[in-house]
Amino acid sequence: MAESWTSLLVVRKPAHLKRMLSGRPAKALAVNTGPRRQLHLALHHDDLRLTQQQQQQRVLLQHYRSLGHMPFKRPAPVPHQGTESGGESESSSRPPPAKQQKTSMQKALPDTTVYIVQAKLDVGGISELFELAEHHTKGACRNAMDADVIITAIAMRRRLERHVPWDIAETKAVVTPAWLRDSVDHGRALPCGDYVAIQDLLETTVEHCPDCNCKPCACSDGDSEAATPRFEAKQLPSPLSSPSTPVKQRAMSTSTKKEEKKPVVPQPVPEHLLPPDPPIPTNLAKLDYMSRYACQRASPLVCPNQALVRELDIIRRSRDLEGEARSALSYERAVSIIKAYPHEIRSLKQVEKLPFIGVKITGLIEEFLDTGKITEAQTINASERFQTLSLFSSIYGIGPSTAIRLYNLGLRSLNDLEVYYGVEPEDVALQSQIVEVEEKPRKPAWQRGQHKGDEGLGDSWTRVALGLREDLAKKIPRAEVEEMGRVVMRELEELEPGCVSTIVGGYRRGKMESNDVDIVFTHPDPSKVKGLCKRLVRKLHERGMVTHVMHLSGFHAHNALRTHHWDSLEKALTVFIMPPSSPFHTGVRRRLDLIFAVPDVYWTAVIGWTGSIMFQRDIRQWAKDKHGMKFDSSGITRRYDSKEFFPKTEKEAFDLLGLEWVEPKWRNADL
DNA sequence: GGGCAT
DNA sequence: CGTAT
DNA sequence: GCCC
Repeated sequence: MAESWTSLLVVRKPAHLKRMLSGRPAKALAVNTGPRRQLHLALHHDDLRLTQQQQQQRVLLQHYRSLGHMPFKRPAPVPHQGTESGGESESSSRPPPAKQQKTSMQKALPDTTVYIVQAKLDVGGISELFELAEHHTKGACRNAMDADVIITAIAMRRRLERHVPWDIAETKAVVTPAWLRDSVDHGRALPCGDYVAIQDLLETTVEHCPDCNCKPCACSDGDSEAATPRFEAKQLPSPLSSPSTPVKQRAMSTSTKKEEKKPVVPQPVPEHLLPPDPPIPTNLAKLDYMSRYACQRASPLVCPNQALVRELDIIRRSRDLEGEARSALSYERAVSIIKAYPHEIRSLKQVEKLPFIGVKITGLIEEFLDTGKITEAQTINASERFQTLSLFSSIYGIGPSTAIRLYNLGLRSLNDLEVYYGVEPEDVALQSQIVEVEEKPRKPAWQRGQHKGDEGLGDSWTRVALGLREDLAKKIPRAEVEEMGRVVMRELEELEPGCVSTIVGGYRRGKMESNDVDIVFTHPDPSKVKGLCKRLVRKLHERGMVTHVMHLSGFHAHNALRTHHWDSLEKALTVFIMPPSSPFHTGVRRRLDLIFAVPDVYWTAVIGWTGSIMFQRDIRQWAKDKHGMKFDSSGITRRYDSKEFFPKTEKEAFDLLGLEWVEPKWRNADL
């Protein structure tokens, strides 16, 4: 069963697609990299993040001003204050707050049984509540029906109904966690009306409250804390966990829910798997915008020469689509070095000394300085060929090579593609529901690809991708990215409590909108990781949240030559849809990438998946050039003796490579 | 003319 | 070749 | 396309 599930769900990319058209792989379509797939009309929403970005730029600019550009002038250390703009991106689950039991002689609620809805609570909150329940009530029960009081952080009816049937909820007092805390503090049950979790349940909550039966409303008992959940207030440094992690920013708290075993006392997550508590600031004075390595430069999300880099990026994309990967790389490097240049470029002299700006690109910049545009870029951008190739390769699974072949066949529009790939009108109508992507019955390998006749038409992979294109082209707001993280984390917590995660990708670098969501997971216990990716994907699929699995990897497909930690990464590339119970439900499907790493390689995975692409390339280049190391998201290896390194934190990985620490928000080395 | 991340 | 950063 |  489980296995057939996989083959049912996973859309395999048919190898025969590539032979579909003119079988010959034109010249050197060298190794192409990253997803150059951008819709030609993709909007840039940079304006939306101007304030944030401008702020970053100002800091950078100030810094470089203070350097005075004079090689000998030592900079006055820039008061690098937190350029933190609001939403920090770390999303690890926080450790459970150090628990402590109130030394109470007597239970505050000796006759009350509570049911704790774990959803929307983080592990810390959950363990705290279970502690309180254990020590101050009759106990926590595993079934809402058996409880007198239901405790939940959920505020919405629809959401609660996912965990407690409404008709049961109506026979209980349904209150916020603060009720339990405050009741414990006061040594008795407080009026539930003041703590009702869901407004619709106010009456029944009051009615079933185990308080002293004094009518609720007016008697506020003069406790002002009611509304404010105060986790820290109840914590003392735990003897167990290291110097108390003050749970001040419990970032993206991972709501949890699990089979309610009674003493839910999750193991504290080791400190080093969590983001550093005060975050480590970037020492901009040690970075150098002239460096040949993007990992030594500070690259903001939006730079002072954004208009110029956008022009250059058009040419870059064109080179990529045309199969000129090396040329494209040069433009990418040019864009990258300009991204880190902290001034508005007003004269050619400023760029002449920058690396990666050679004869050709200098000429283009000159034109841009003179006229405010680059004719070649404009011409490319206006050309039907470029627009069509861009459109085609915006479809998942269609890269430059396929796009060109389709173009050469005379196809020009999405409709052409749909006709070509045999998308039926009714398929399009099906889009909003969960589409089981059944793999087209495949002939055995020896029968496949013998003749070209059976390919092309009706390729299931591309058909599906075509159907998804519209949704996947939409950007994802930060808030929704975070919600996706919470939702996924909640499911994972049920599956395997105690996991840690970081939302990586552009989100972590501070982008206001993302094209997809990438999450890296680990578990303090390495033995818990194996197979987790598949299990989570299966669960999300059963719950209707994952509608497609584009790729699912276990791991052993590595080099036969000695290996160690190579089965240390599991990865799923999926399509996700927000469950209807979420306030963020829009019905728009999103690309979601899940990466599971054993703890040893968690931080290298986080670094790798945080990007940006150019930043990663240059870290790898740097590791090779300067240290003879191979760096990738599943580990760091010394080349001459294959010794492996397992940095315990993200910063340690930088240290290991002799690199200055660069915060994610300064890693935007790509456009 | 080789190298360009893995 | 296409995907991920 | 740029660097060594």
